[in-house]
Amino acid sequence: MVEHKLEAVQNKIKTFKTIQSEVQSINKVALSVDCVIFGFDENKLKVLLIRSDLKKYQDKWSLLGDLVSPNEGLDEAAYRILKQRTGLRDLFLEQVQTFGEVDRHPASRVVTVAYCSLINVQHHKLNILDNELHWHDVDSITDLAFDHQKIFETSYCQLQKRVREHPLGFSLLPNKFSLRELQNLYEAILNIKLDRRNFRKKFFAMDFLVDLNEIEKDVPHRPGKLYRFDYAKYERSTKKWTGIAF
Amino acid sequence: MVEHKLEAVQNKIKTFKTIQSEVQSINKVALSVDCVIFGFDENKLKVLLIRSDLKKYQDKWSLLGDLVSPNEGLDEAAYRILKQRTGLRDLFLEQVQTFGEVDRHPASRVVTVAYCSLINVQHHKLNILDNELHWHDVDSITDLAFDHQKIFETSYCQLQKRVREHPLGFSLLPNKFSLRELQNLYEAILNIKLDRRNFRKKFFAMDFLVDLNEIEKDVPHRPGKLYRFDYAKYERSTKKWTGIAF
DNA sequence: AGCTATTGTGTATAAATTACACTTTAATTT
DNA sequence: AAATTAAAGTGTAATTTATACACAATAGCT
Repeated sequence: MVEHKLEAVQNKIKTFKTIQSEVQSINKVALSVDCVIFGFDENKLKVLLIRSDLKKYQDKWSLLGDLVSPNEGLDEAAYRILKQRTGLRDLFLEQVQTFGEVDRHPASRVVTVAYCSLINVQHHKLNILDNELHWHDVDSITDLAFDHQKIFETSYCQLQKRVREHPLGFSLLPNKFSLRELQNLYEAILNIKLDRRNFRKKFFAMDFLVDLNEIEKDVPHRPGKLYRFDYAKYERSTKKWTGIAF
Repeated sequence: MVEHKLEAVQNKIKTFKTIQSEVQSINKVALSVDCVIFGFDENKLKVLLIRSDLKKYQDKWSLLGDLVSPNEGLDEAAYRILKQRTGLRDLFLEQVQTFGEVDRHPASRVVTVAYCSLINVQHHKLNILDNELHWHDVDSITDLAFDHQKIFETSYCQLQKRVREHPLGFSLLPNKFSLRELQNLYEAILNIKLDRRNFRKKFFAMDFLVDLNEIEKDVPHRPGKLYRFDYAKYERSTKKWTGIAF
């Protein structure tokens, strides 16, 4: 009887071995999402970073990321991370690229999907100030943990490209903004100087700015008019958006 | 004694259970690469598809893909698939996007990284004609297996965009080509008609075409001059490539 | 009241894009 | 050998788009 039981149990072991080897042979890998979260504050383009939690990268900063759960889509995971960190709302989120070098993570094979997100710093100052979470000037970013430097650079390049093709920048601004703020934003993202008159001409020609009949407050000079971006109108405009050329 | 052995064996089972649950709890997922392989033949843009190997998608076509091995990078996996299928050589390969909907694969969670590749059909007619592997006109693609329709459409859109920004199209042509062939290619990819004189002007102005002082053979009309693309010169040209606007 | 800093505005020039038609050439047919 | 065919090769004028640039108006500050 016991012999019989033993045999049964040994069969079970075989089954488990099979399962285990199957699990391995299916070639599964760990999958994470890393978010490159851009903000705009004090006329500088910023990126949100956290102190690395790995000893190996003790003094380095890293992007905000987490493993993707088995029952969670990729976009979903990115939204979750953003929500946890910034409180979410009206944000731009876009997949950038997937990074899958075999040894990109020191502990084990982890493939990561990078997402780029644009948030309005005014609206999201909430759950940011604790832990080791900080906004950094994009032009001061060097030597991030893991391959995050490369991920950041890829995302920043893509942002520069996208922002010339579509009016995304508005996600980074408060709802009401002056044309000077808008131009500062473009100059910060693209790291170039633009002609003020031509810049205005271009944006008015696009016809997505709504004059709010309000003016700036508390500026030590002639205040500018305030505008909002007509997102609905932009969405409706079926004519292909050919781009913003500078 | 047997009791003792039994206990040991039961402990082993526990261990296996732990391993199994660990493997699951690390949230690993299966990762695949799918290649959208474009070719150009008979003045049509084509995509290489294979008959689906899943019963569920028995009569449907699917992209060429495979699981990524644990010790294999993503680009590496894409090159491997291409090599296996077409014999490789001088090809354009670029990551497009990663698709990670939880239920995109009927059997289990499989996240897939899509790659776009451009090959020269003349050079690669090799190991293609067996199995259920065929070139399809891009404008006849409907209802692919899995979410491959979406992956294909995303890749095709990206190709249309890229080809306006960089002179990629040459990867799809033979080394020697006439300007008519080049224009046919652009018209096929973008699905538009172009003015012949302006098209020529544009490409000569780019200055990446080398006149081979040869002419077409076996055409029932005045033969055109043959050119090759000066890839090295294009690479060297440090001036940012601002794009090809039509 | 005067100073300061920035807003708001228009035009002339240069560059790029578009539209468009006739002559040339090799192969094929008669 | 002459005529026919089909596409190659070529330039210019008109339009659109992008660039360069300067001065008057305004609110806040002293």
